[in-house]
Amino acid sequence: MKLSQLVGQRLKEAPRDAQTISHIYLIRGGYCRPVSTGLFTLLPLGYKITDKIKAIIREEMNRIGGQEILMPVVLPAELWQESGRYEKVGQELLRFTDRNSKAMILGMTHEEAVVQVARTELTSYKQLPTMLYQIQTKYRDEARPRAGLIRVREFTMKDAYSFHTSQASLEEHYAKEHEAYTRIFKRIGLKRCLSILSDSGMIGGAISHEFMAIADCGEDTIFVSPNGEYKANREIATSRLNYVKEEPKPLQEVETPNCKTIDDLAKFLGIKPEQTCKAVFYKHFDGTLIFACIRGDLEINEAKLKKITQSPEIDFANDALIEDAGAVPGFASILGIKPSDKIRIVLDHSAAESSNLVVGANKKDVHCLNFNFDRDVPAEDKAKIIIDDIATVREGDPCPVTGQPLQMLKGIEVGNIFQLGTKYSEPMGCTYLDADGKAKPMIMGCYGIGVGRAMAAVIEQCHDDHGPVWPITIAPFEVHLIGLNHNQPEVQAACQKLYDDLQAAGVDVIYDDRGEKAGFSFADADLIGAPLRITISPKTLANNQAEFKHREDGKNFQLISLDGIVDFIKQQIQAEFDKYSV
RNA sequence: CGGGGUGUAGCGCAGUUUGGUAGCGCGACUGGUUUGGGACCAGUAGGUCGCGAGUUCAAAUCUCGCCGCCCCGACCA
Repeated sequence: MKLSQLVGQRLKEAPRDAQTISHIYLIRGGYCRPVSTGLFTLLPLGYKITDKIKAIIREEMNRIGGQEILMPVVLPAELWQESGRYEKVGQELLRFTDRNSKAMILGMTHEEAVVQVARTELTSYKQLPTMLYQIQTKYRDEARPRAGLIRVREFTMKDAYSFHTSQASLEEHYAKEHEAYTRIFKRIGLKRCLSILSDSGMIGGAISHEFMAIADCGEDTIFVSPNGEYKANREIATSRLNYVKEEPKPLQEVETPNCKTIDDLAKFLGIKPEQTCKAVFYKHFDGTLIFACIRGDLEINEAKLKKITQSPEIDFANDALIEDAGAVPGFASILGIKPSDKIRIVLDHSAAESSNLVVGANKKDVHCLNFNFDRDVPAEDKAKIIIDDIATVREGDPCPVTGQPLQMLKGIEVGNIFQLGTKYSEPMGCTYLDADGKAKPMIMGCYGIGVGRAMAAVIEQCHDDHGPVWPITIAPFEVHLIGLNHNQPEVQAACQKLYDDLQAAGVDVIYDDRGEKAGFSFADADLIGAPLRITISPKTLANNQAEFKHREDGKNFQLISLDGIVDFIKQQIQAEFDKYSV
C-alpha cells in the first residue's frame, strides 16, 4: 500500500467529543469515522486490524473444534418469543416490523437462532458435543454508547455456542474455551487481560467468566487479590470483613435530633460509622418493599440485592411506602418491623453479625443503642428474614480467599464465557435422542468476543504520546517505509525497489511515497503505528543503507545495509511475532 | 430517563454579553521556494452560523419551541 493512496486522513487535532485514548487515536489516525451515536464506519486501517483479529479468533476457535457458520442479523420475533426473551429484554432489543407487518428484531445475541440450527441439525447423542461459531454484526440499542469503539450500538462479535449431553462435557469444553480465549488475547497483544468471575446477568446460567482488559477507561470495576488467587467483578465480589463481636449491652433509646444520615449520626454520637447500621429501602418490581440493612460504613450492592430478591428491576422506595411499613425514613431499622409478603427484609452479614450497633428507633429524632440481631429480633421473624451478602466490596477489604487487601482495577470486557445449561434448549425444544432412545435437552454454553472493542482495548494498553504501538499480530502494516527527499530520483528508486522486494517476500508494508517533510511523515507513521519502520534518505543512501527502528523505540534507530535488508526485516518480523506466540 | 455541557467551513476555535449581513488556525487545491520530528511565500475554493417560528429596518447574536452530539448517572449480553 502506498500512503499517498490510503483512504482515511490523519488529523492533527482530535474532535472535541473524543475523550479516551483509543477514541482519540482511532479518529486521529483515520481508523474509523462516526456516522451517528454509537455507529462507526471502519476505514481501511481499522478494518484491516479487525480482519487480523478475526483471523486469530478463527484459528483458535477451529483449533478447539469449532465450525464456523453465519446466521442472519435480522431475526423473526417469534424465535425470541419461544425463549421468552422477546418480552423480557428491554429497549436494547430493536424491534420492528417488515412490509407484511411481521414482528422482527435485530439480533443482539444469537442463542435463539443457534438453537434453531441445533434442534434441526443435531438430532443424535453421537453428534455431540459440538461447537458452532460465527463472526457477525450485532445490534444493541444502547442507552448510552460511549468512548468510541468501546461501547457502540452496532458491532462485530464472535459468538460461539456449544452443545453437550452432560454437565461434565460442558465443563470440559468450557475449560477449552477459557484456554482459547487466553491464547487469543495474548496473540492480539493485550498486555494485561484477566479472566474474572462474573455475574451471568440476563443470559443466565450458573458459571461465567469475563475477560477484562485492564485499562483506566474501563467501565467495569474488578477486585483482585495481590497474587491473583481471587478475581471478581464488583457486581459479585465478596470480602471477608471482620465484624465486632462482644457481649450484648442493653438496648437504649437516645435523642438524635436531625441525624438523618450515618455521617450525622456518627458525628453526633462520637462513634465510627461501622458502629451503626443503616436501612435502605427499595421497591421490588411487583411493588413490595425491600427493606435492606447493612453496617453503616458499607454500601449496598444493588446487583447482589436484585439477584437475592429475584427482582430484575429495583428502585428506591418512596417515603409513603416506607411509612406504610411502620418505619420512619432517616430513623429506620428493623426493630419492631414484621417481615411479610409486602415487606421483605434483607440483612447483610455485617448487620446480622456485628454486636451493639446503633440503629434507628423508628421514631423521629431517636436512635437506639446496642442493637444485636440475634437477641433483638423474635425467632419467628428471623425465619422470614434473608441474611446474605449484599455489601459492595471496597478497595483494601480483605480477600475472601487469602484475607489480603483487595486491589481495585478498571477493565474493558473484551470477552465472556457462560455455562448456559438448558436455559434455552428446554423452552425451545432443543433436544437430542440419547442412547436409551429418549429425547433430552442439550446442555449449552456460549462464548463471546467483541472484535472492535478488542481493537480499542489494545490501543488503551499499547500506545505512547504519538499514537498506537500495534502488536505485529494485528498491526495494519508490519513495516512502514518512508522516503525522505523523495523527489530525488535515487531515493524514489531505492524506496520503490525495497517496497517491491518486501512485497514479493510477503511482508505487509506501507510505503510513504508522498515526499513530505520528515516530521510530517514521522508523525503519520506514529499514528499508523506499524511496529517496524524503515527510513531511506539521501544521507543513508550515500552508504547504501537504510534506517531501521521499532515503533516503540522513540527516535533511536540503527543503520542497515540495503544488501540483504529484506532478510533482515523478515527476521525482525519473525522476532516480533514470536513475542505473541502461544 | 435524570444532571451537566455543546452545536459557526472537513477538523480545532473566535465572534453572541452590547443586533449592523461571518473570521482565525489546521486541512484541501494552484504556483513557487523548501526537505530529518507536523516548513515558508503568493493565490484559490469551501459556511441557508443545528432546525423551525417570533421580535426588529436589520438576527450567528434577543425570545420561544424542537433536534443532534458529548460527559456523568440509570440501564446493559
